[in-house]
Amino acid sequence: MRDACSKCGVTFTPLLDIAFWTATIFGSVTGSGFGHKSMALSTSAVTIADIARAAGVSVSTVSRTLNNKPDVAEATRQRVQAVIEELGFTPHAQAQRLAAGRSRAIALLFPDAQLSLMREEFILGAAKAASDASYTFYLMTSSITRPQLTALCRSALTDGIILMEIHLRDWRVSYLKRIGFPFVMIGRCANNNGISFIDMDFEQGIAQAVEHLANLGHHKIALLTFPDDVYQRGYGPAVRGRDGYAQTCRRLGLPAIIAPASDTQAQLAEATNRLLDRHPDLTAMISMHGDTTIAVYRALEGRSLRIPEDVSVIAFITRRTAELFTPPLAAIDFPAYDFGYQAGRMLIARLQGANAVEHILPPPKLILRQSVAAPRTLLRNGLTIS
Amino acid sequence: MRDACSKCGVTFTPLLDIAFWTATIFGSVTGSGFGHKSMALSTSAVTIADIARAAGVSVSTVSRTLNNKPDVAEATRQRVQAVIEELGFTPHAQAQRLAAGRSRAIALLFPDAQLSLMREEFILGAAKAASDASYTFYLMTSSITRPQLTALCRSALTDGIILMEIHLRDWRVSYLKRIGFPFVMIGRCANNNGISFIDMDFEQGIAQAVEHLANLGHHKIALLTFPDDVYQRGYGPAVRGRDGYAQTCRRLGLPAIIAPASDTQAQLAEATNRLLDRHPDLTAMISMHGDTTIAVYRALEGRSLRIPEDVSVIAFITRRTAELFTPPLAAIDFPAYDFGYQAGRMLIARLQGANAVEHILPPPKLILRQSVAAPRTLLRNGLTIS
DNA sequence: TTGAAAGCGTTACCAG
DNA sequence: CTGGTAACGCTTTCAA
Repeated sequence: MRDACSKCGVTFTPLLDIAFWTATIFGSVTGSGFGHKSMALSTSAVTIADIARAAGVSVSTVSRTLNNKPDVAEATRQRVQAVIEELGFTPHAQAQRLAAGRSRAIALLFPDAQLSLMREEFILGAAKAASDASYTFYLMTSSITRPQLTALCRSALTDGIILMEIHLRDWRVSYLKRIGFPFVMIGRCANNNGISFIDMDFEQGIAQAVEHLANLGHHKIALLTFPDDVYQRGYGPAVRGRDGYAQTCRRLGLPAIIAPASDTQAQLAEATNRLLDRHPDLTAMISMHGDTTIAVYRALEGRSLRIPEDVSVIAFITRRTAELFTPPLAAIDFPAYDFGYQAGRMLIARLQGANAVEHILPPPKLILRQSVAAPRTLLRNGLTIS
Repeated sequence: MRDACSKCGVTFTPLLDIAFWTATIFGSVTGSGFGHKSMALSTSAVTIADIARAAGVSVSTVSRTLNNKPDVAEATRQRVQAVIEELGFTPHAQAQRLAAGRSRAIALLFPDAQLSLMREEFILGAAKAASDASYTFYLMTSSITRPQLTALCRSALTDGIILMEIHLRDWRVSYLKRIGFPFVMIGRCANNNGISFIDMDFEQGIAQAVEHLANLGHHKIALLTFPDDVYQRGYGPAVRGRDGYAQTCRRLGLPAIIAPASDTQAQLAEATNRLLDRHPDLTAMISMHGDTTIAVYRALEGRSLRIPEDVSVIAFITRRTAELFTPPLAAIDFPAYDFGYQAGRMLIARLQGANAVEHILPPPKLILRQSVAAPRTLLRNGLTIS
């Protein structure tokens, strides 16, 4: 056993009362030893040297065959292939990567922070893009520090990086750009020269939502957005969402009512209540939060306000999540899976030599569901509300 | 540019109408060349040889320092450390892994199939376990074939594997066991000798749910479960859920009413309707499905049946999802994140030399929420229902 | 079209 | 405690 094994004394914080659950059965494991080194060796027994020997050719030739190089005689290729099949050879990716200087892997830096919207779907989308291109996919969840990012780039574990939770001025972006390490963003900076990204068009999305509500006759439309410090720090969605909202309100001659709150149910409920205390005549709310928007529903329920009869609600959210709400939540559709997929696709294209910079800013799509209606005052003219 | 780059002609199926979104800006990229090889080289400029030279020691000594080996003089260690800092050295993980014969990485095999419950949270949990132990985390999403699994094991990309969607007899399990490749399961087989797992106790969970409902006075309690072919194929949750249900019903003298349906809203809605056509006197339903259980809500709504007054509903679902339902969905809590975390933790413990086999089967916890009540007939005696 | 040999950047063994 | 050196398994010149 190596020294590193015994010494990296990682301690695991037990979640819940798992200690009680565990029925641990002591005993020996499957036949072959589980020592690290021995494991690695036993697993990857047959190498290209073995193939070469068995096929009566050199390792170079085997390597060429493996990589479909043109300069190998058809007869030779077939013989080598046959031996490969027969011996069940499969390449040692680690060695390939070291020798080739490429990893055929991409990494998604997925921040812990509570900022994000619809986070998980990004992962699956990006992973799918990787697997579609026969790339391996790394997921790194811990929020990354400057030295860690440096280490990641030099580690050669990945050929490129997908960045999320982008700020208008983002140190990660500056750094990667400076050292010339390939990356793409889900989100975008203030200046995106030479960097590919896919981002939600929050300004446009909010504009659509506000306009739609205004057309229905709503006059007091509030925005539930991120806390002030997040805005100050230049978090893209926070800045673009709030600014877009303010601008649209100005354009339409509506009051801008902004309620900052962090992305937890407790905070959102409190913000909602405060909002209604101050603005009892509020008839619509737009939430930049994701599934936590359920807290808005509950807060309204708690005040015996009905959706959409008394208050209309719109959020930025995925279809799958929006449909779990009752009434189903009208939304600026957030196609997180597709965003992840596109980001992965762009990055890999770049790694494969494409030199076009892609800026993808899909036109936001407002999906109307039953959480939106004309305000009550108008309805009263035509309809009877209990 | 390598041949592989130009030849692996991957085609990307465009999602949605992204072609229209794209505002592609052609032009050159950041300063440094984006060619693969040159990239790798420029990124990882300084090696331990450079450190050795600058510090006036051998590479072995640098390596020892790096790995915190005991056999290096304190003075030397400090000098080497200083040089490392100064030159900003960071190890080339690829090379480390090849030389060490270990990857310090784990992989989660995440099936595409639609069988799964609460899938995404598993990923984040497992990824967290990896990052807590300074392991890298691979996510592989494509459903894996036999040769692909072989390739993965031999690739040396990962030291161990987390398997999901386990069947009672699972070829992946047999294979990995046979070749002695380290792995753990989220789920379990019929025979789990020598294999660590964490699994939901579906029998117990269902038993709890049925008993609770029976105690409330429900007599006709249906189970919405997986399709027959999934059951036949021996998918763990399908088999254990259905069998556990049947057994509990027998024990309590209740009729077993089983409605198979695949995990889509359409199928579930149809199954619910069929169920109610045949059993108009049904007063409770237990769903083995996850967020798609919303279709049950909608189907009941469509028949003007109220939850929980007319029909009680219980599902296997995560807290976060259950709370989005209205009324909030009572559930056998599915702590998917914790399951992922525990699986990762167990696997890494094993890789680090622990030789205890862990079988974790947490006692299921029924979390009551407003989707459950006594059946109407009983309520009538005491309460007035509109 | 093929083979020999020099890496790729580390680790780990073996002398000293 | 330290240095030399052989791996690790593969890719990639360079000659033949």
